[in-house]
Amino acid sequence: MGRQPCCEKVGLKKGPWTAEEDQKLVAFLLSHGHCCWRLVPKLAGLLRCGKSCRLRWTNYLRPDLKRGLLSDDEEKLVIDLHSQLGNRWSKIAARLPGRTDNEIKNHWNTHIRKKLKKMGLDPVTHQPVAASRADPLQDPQQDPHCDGKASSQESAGYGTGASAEEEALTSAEPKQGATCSASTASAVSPSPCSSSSASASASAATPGGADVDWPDPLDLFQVDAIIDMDWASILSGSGGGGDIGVDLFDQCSDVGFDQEVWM
DNA sequence: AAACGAATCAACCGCATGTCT
DNA sequence: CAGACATGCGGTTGATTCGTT
Repeated sequence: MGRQPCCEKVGLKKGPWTAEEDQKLVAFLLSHGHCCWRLVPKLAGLLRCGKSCRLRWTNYLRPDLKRGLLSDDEEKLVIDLHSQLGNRWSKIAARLPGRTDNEIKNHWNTHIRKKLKKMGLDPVTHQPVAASRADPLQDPQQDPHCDGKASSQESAGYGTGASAEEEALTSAEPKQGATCSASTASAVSPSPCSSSSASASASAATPGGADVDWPDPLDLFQVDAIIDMDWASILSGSGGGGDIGVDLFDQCSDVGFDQEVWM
């Protein structure tokens, strides 16, 4: 038997998120947190798969995200971490508070790689190109379409050597970025520094430029407590979620949802 | 002003990993 | 231990924006 798809793709919306969808997702996650992503779109009233919701939240809507270009310090840190960890973007992102793996990956591919090349360094090995590559014309990274294969092979190479190093790194340094990692508990932990910028950029980047009525930033600080308490009430239908909890618990029973998990 | 190519970045896809039964 | 499932991760794609001619 094959693996089940992450969601039923029939009738699900794809492509760029609208302001309305963003608003629904943010409003839902801020008031309820998330239990399992597969249920989030149903509970939030979105025609998206859970995966898509998670991605949108972690990469774009999370209130603790910084926006804008990486600072010089951040960029240096990324380069340094990349030299140690390879293409483990999530590990790198965990060290940069408010940055996402996707953002760092994009920044690496568009900016840093070029910079390193200009400096005569191989962006993969971080060694001078002459030393690491005999024939620059054969450089597979000149062709973006070959790049993926090259980098995945190379990152596999990193993978063999990086784990011990990575563990040392992880244990040695204070996890400043841990609050921004993708762990369940931290996913909705806001920081005061960036909620407004997240709101601004989210609405700015919304297709059509429509403004969104974002929640008061002060509300963001209540989310952790909400996560602890509100899923039980929403799913039992007795709490702030109102009817939605009852309806959706019924709906979700057919996907193996166990109410007791959230009680 | 229009056309074109390059650059950027949000979003998707498929696989890997972790957890539970 | 094996299978099922949910989530996370990294690579890639494609739409949009920007810069140049």
